[in-house]
Amino acid sequence: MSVPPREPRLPRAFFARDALVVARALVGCLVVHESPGVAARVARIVETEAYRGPRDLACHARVGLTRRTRTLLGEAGHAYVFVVYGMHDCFNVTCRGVGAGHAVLVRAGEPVTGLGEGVRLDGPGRFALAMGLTRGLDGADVTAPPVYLLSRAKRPRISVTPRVGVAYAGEWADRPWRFLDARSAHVSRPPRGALGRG
DNA sequence: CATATGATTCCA
DNA sequence: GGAATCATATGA
Repeated sequence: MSVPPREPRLPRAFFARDALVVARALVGCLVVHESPGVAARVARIVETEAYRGPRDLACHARVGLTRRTRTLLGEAGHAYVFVVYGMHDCFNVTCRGVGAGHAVLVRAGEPVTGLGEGVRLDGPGRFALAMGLTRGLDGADVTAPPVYLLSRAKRPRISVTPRVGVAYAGEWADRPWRFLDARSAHVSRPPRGALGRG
């Protein structure tokens, strides 16, 4: 059994920065989800992507303020959880500040505690599912329970590639805004034909 | 109200 | 390579 993590909790100021900065800084950090009746689920982030507001045509904020983007356009440090392809939840954390529309998508992690050894967290859908981060948590403050993040103990080796699954966004799809722990075996396997290397 | 599409995953 | 499957955005 693992020892409970003792790293400090990430404060709102951590998230109140450009998503590009936050996305890189989150690789290696821990996500904690405490829910009643089960052990706290803890995962180490090994892959993120930055989404940078209305001008970023791959970012949901491009459509302006709607019910879906209400959280995305709100205060930094909140969970932005949405459903994609009618079946998968994606867990993001809002960044920068009100109206910015910045967020970091957590695309993969590796199990730390409360998840079991064989559990796969590679891919945004699998990460959200295993961690129990469903749409009911959309808008939740991630600086306090039940969902919060912990600082990383050591700075990981980072690889950078373009974002996955955003080919529709034209030249914005080519921006190198995906960050991976270069030494982790738990990063997602990009769709066939996608650009990028580990 | 009707339609198109997607920050994915699984199967053949 | 292609299906599954539906919330969301957009246009009639």
